[in-house]
Amino acid sequence: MQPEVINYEKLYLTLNRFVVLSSQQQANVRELLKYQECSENHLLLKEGEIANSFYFIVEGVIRQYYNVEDREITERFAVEDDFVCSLYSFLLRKPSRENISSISKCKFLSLSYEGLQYLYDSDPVWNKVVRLLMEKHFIELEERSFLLKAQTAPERYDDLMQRKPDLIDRVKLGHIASYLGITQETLSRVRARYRNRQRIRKQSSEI
Amino acid sequence: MQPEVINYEKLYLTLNRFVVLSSQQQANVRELLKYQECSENHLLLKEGEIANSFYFIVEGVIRQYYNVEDREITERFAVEDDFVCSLYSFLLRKPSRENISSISKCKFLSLSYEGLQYLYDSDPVWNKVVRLLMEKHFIELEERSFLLKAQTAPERYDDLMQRKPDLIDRVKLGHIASYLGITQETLSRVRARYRNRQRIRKQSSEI
DNA sequence: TATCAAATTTGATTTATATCAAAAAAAGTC
DNA sequence: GACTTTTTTTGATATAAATCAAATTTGATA
Repeated sequence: MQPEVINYEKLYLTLNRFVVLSSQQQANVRELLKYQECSENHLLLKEGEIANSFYFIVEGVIRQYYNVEDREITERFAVEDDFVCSLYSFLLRKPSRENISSISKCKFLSLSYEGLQYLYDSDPVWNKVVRLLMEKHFIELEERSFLLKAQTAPERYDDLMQRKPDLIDRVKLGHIASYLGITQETLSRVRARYRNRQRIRKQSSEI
Repeated sequence: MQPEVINYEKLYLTLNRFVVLSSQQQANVRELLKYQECSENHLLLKEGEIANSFYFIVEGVIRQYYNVEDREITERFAVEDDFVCSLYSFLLRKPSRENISSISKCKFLSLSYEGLQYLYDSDPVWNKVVRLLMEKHFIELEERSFLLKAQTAPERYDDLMQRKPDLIDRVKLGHIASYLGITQETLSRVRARYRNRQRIRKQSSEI
């Protein structure tokens, strides 16, 4: 089987939304990137390990989660065009407390810690790129942790359905429940009520 | 009354923990900083406004909070040497959904949005400084939102007591409760149990 | 398509926390 | 130091969600 031609365009398009990169700068990252694939349920990072890769997802769904006592807490889902990394571990060079795992077959590009440091040293533009990336990341996290405090379980489910309706089909229920901060059983009940509301709404609009 | 001599040293010390700045670079920020004071219960930013200042706290305690329905959700407390900003509003140039208010008499230095853009344009070091600042900020937020999901109310209180024991004396109970994601009544009860445990521990160690 | 395993839903019960209301304590103020 | 206001605590009850357990449904595989 021929090795697939690696498609860097998705990454460049994503990075260009932050900073317009010259072709030389694009070539500089490309040198440092490693293309990887994995199947479903592959652990990219296990708690206790020090994260050494910053990933860009070309294809697939990834989950970041913590093990707490006997349950899992899903911190984030990431899909195509998202960046994934255990930042705590990667930045502080300490053992990770979270796991990163593939939910589907995945293709991604990875940049090592050393690779990133090399970029920082070689061209100040990378500080800007990562600054902007971090800012976006921060705002997303803030948004999420706000919703978790401000909303009830059904509201959080509604909100997720509005914003990422496709996630429900790509991720199993237990993971979504732990992402929303509730148990699977509760989410299942919330969903049942949600479906009823949808049905009633549909019926009354058909009269 | 003579204007107080403005003490920039606290800021420089804090920034130097990220990047060592030349005296020229230090002078460059100083030019752009505005020294401000305010009394207790002063609103530095009101929801609906666009945040135009990035603050460094020289003295005092600041609270960032959301109004949700009829209650308040405290997002963060900031004290001396911390930076404060409604990043969502400041970065996206959109109306803020959070409020920033002083809990005590405060002294701070503020940098305007335009001032920061000027710094970015004048010297790439500022991209690095803010990148590192954002990274630290992100990790703190992640930590906090993890604890909120992983722990029960008493555990969260214990944890806060461990990490910021002085906060309890500087901030009123209702604010801490909303920071921990519980009601004031629940926190009061949690505290009562906590005090009992401490007392019992003390007694048995005295035998 | 029959069989098995995994995922989801439903049911009964328990538990932690919210809510509402009032009392007690602490902090200002005249 | 008495009086008022604010903050915290305590009590009784209600409620949302967790837990434990079982029943369905869905999906994969032979």
